Amino acid sequence: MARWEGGAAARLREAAMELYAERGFEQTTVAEIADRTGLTARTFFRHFADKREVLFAGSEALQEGMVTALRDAPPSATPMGAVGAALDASTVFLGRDHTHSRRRHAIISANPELLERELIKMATLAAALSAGLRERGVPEPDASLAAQAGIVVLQVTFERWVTSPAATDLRTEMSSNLERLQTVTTAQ
Amino acid sequence: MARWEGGAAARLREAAMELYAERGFEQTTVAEIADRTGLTARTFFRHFADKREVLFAGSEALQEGMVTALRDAPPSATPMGAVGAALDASTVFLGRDHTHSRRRHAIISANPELLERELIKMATLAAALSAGLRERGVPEPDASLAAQAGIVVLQVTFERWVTSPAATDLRTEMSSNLERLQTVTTAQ
DNA sequence: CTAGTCATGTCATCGAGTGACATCACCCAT
DNA sequence: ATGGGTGATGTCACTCGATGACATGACTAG
Repeated sequence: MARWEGGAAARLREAAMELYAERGFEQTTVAEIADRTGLTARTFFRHFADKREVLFAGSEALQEGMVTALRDAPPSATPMGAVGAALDASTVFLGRDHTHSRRRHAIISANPELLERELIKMATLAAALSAGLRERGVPEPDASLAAQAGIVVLQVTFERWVTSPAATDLRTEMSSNLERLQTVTTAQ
Repeated sequence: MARWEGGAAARLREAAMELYAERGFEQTTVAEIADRTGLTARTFFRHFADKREVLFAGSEALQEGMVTALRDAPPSATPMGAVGAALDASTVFLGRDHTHSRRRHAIISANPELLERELIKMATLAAALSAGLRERGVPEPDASLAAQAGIVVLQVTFERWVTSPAATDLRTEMSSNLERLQTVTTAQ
């Protein structure tokens, strides 16, 4: 089965990343991706819902990690405190491989379709955090506002981290921007 | 030319809204939309970039209105103050027709593809506001944070307004939620 | 050894989206 | 009025993403 170690999904993912980077997302057909792995286009769609999804592998793990951190935050923590814990947890998933993140970001930001997919992943994440906050007793609209504010910090921080040539410490950037959001929104 | 008053784009838009509402977005083909207006599928794509875009007509006007309001805010205004002005301006565009907004929201929220498109419209809007803030001399990452925080308020407020059966006053809800974001983020 | 299961291949098909070219109405300058 | 743009639409052909139905071949459990 594991004739070429790694599994069909992993091989397809790598082939797709290469081709998307080489000639762009739109200019790459699913058949080409499949060919490069010796598989069929039909098989590609058995492993990935669509051509875009191949770039969004770790998103479930990220979400689970963040929701767990949010849930495990001390009951005394404020809504934003709990969200801060989730953001801190996110850095473990996002901050691993700076160069890989840069490659991936280059591909995604070059294509509106992929940006759309990225945004809906973030929206799903925000919804999960919001649900987690409501479980902690936070009422609406506060839960949604806090959760989405957290995602904003995540996005802005990650964007800046990934576009900076050197790999700074994502974790400190994250908490720094969380504080920054507070001062920005407070200054009326 | 205006044989059936309204213009081809408007007629196509109406037909699409009807069909999307009747049988759902995915279950509607572009050919069906075109048939209902007596036009061709090819013509549909001459008026709309794709099947989704037909639901996002006023987005340029909304963006322009908000950016103008942001730009016209007094120079003494804080970043969030200017964003608040933009949010206030947005209610004029968004708060017009509650029942139409409800119909549109029902269609969009029932389909992930349409949600993706909605999200990228919001992201574009956030980018425009951020650019407007930078023109006002606001540095990064504050500009992005303030702009995106404003979009969060817009989304949460509009979502709640459009899912509430009665048409409350969007403008007061908007400013109320803007204050609420401040208290939520401040409480550490 | 056999039955069942899982991954993949093969085939057929639909629908979105696009390029190329034809047509028709309308408007304007001569 | 007439002939030549110009713009909107139709027609045709095609690519590609995505999915359903069915076949096959390998590997596993009994």
